[in-house]
Amino acid sequence: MPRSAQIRLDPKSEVPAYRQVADQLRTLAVEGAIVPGDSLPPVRRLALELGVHFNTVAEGYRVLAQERFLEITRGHGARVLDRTAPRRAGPEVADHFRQRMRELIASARARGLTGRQIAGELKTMAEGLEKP
Amino acid sequence: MPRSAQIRLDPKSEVPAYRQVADQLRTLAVEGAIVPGDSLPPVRRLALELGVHFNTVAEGYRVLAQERFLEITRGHGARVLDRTAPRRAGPEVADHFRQRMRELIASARARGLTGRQIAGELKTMAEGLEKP
DNA sequence: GCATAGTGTACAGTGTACGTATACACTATA
DNA sequence: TATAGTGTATACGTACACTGTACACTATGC
Repeated sequence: MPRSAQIRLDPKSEVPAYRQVADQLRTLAVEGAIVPGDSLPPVRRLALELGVHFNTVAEGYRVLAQERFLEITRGHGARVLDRTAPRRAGPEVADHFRQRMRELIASARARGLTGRQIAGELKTMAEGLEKP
Repeated sequence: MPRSAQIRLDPKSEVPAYRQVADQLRTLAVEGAIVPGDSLPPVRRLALELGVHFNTVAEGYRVLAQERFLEITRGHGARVLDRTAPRRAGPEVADHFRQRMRELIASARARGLTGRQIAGELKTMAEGLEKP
C-alpha cells in the first residue's frame, strides 16, 4: 500500500473501528489509490498506526476479503485482488444509494451546510466520476 | 405527520432501528415533508407499524429532540419544532460530509453501480438543492 | 372533581456486537 | 530446521440495542 494511501480512524464515530477500516480500504480500492497486486500492511503494523488491537484490523480485512477485494493468506499477508466488476446492479442498489444519500445530505444541512455548498460538492464529485 | 411521509425500517441494515427512525425523520424534516407544528404519531402506534418496541421509537424521538427537531411532552406527544438554522458550519462539517460521500459512492460502485449512473444521481440531487 | 384512556419515561433484563488478550497454525527465510 | 513473521481461533469484559413492565403526567368525558 502506497504511503499516500493513509487511513485514519475517528474514535468519536458511531461506526465501529473494524468497519471504518473496511470502508476506507474499499474506498481506496475503488478510487484506484490501491491497485490489484498491492500488499496491505500486516495487521499488527496497521493496528499500531491506528491505535487499535490487531484483531480489529484483521476483522476489517476479512470484511473486504468476503467482498472479494482482498486475498488473505496466513504467513503471507493481505493482497489486493483484481476484482471482476460485478454484473449490472439491480434497482435496489440504486434505491439504497439514493436513500442513504438523502439522509447524508439532510444530516449535513442539519449541521449548517447550505444547499448551495452541498450542491457544489455533489457537482464536483459527479465531474470526477465522469472524466477520470 | 402526513400519511405520505412514510418511514420504513430495514431489518438487515447494520444501522440500529432507533437511529433509522431518527435518520429518516430528520430527512423528512429537512426536506419539508414534515413541518413545524406537525404532530408525530404516538410511539406505540408508530412502533406497531414498524414492527419494533415502542421504546425503540421513543429513543429515536429523543435523538431528534436533542437535535432540536422535536419537542416531546408526556401525555401530549411529539411535535415538530421550528428549528432555528444553525450558524454557518465549520470546515470539519464539509470534510466529514465529503469523506462519507466518498465511502458511499465507493460502496455503490463496488455493488455494480456505474460511475455514469452515480454521476447522474448526484446531478439530479444537486439540481434539487439549488432550485427547490 | 374524578375516573379513565392516552401519552412519554425509567429501569431492569436479555441477547448481540465490539474490542481485546492470548494461544495457535501456517509460511518464509536464513 | 530453527526462528521470525504472518493471519486465525477462542474466550472474555464491556457496552449497546431492544424489549418488558411499571410508572408519571396530561387530556377528556362524565
